[in-house]
Amino acid sequence: MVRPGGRSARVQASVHAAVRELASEVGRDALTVPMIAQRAGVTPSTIYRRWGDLQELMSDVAVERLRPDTAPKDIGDLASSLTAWAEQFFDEMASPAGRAYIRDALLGDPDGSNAGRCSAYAAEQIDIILTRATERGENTPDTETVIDHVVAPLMYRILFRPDGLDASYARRLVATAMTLSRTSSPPTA
Amino acid sequence: MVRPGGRSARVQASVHAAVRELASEVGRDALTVPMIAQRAGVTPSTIYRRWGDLQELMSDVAVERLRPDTAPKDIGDLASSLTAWAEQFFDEMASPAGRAYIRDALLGDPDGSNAGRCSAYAAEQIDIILTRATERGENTPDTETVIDHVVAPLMYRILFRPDGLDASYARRLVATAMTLSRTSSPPTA
DNA sequence: CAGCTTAAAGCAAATTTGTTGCGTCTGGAG
DNA sequence: CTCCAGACGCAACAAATTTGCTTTAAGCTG
Repeated sequence: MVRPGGRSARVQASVHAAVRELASEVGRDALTVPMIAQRAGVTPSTIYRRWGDLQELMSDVAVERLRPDTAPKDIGDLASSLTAWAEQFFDEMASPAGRAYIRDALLGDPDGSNAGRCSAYAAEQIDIILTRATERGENTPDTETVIDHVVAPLMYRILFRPDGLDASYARRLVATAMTLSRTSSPPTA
Repeated sequence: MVRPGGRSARVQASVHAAVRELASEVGRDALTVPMIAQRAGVTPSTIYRRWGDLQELMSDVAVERLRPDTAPKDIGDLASSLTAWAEQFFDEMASPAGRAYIRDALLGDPDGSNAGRCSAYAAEQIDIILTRATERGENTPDTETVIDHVVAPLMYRILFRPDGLDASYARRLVATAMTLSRTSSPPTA
């Protein structure tokens, strides 16, 4: 268990900061554990003991940066709100930086908990949008349906086929998902 | 450029074989470059120079193992064929071994070409199934539609939310995708 | 088919990274 | 206030990675 306060927390913050600084200075691929340790004012063995290796540390940092900082904007209707959110999600995730974070988050993640957290972030944002629409009396698809038919295709193509993507693709996915509002049978989870 | 035959080819084959053998003997996570080099009868520097690092080598091997070895079975109609294929795809990919291969394929892949190859394998299989159905006069969805609404959700959940998945989820995705046969607007690619 | 060219492999030294045992420090509980 | 446990620092050690140079052999070319 990581202690919540005091020195442990300071070390954690300073290591994370060192990663962010160095990543922007020398590039993500040039990072090494000893380099990060020195910048953070910490010995390498501290990092190895606490995070295991560079990948797990990067995964930890990546999840932090993928956390949404604000609730999605409330535009009028569901179709507009979801489209706007999907476009923004696409822009963030499909950028070189976003792709690197996604890869890092998936990479150093032995038990899948970091990846699960990323997915939960998206689910929360979608939930907010759908709840607002439901309160307005709109007919809405299930959160899981939006994940399956909007988020998943975006992530799949970002990860497996990064070429020829643009925001119009995100819009099309939302339009298709909207047609599934009534007929869909949501998955198990 | 990698020379197509002779010694280069022998080294490549022997290194790949060494990876497969050792992975089943000591476990994937215990592999190291020097260990693989010794088993393959090669010096470590050969592997470093040719593949860069362990991740890229593992990615290379993983793509080999993710390549389908046979054309999908031809059952009667489109719905059955696609469902059968999706179930098999799900079983292979969601297994611990399959998940490990997917991760490896994505991880050591600086330019995304290995991931693209994996995606192309699935697209080929789907194409075969859809072409057969079209020749039978059936109304079929687009290949890209099947990728977006069947393959992508499966991969997304395997990567980001591995819990609570089963084959019935794959069946449900196929059923939903079939309803998109006429109305879908396929994505750019 | 003999000679030439050059990519790729071998070898070994040097460097860098990762591991581990042990003593010290510091939150936080009692 | 005192004690305990977990986390950190330090340093020696072990392992992996990089690199300059040499050697081998694939595939042309004449």
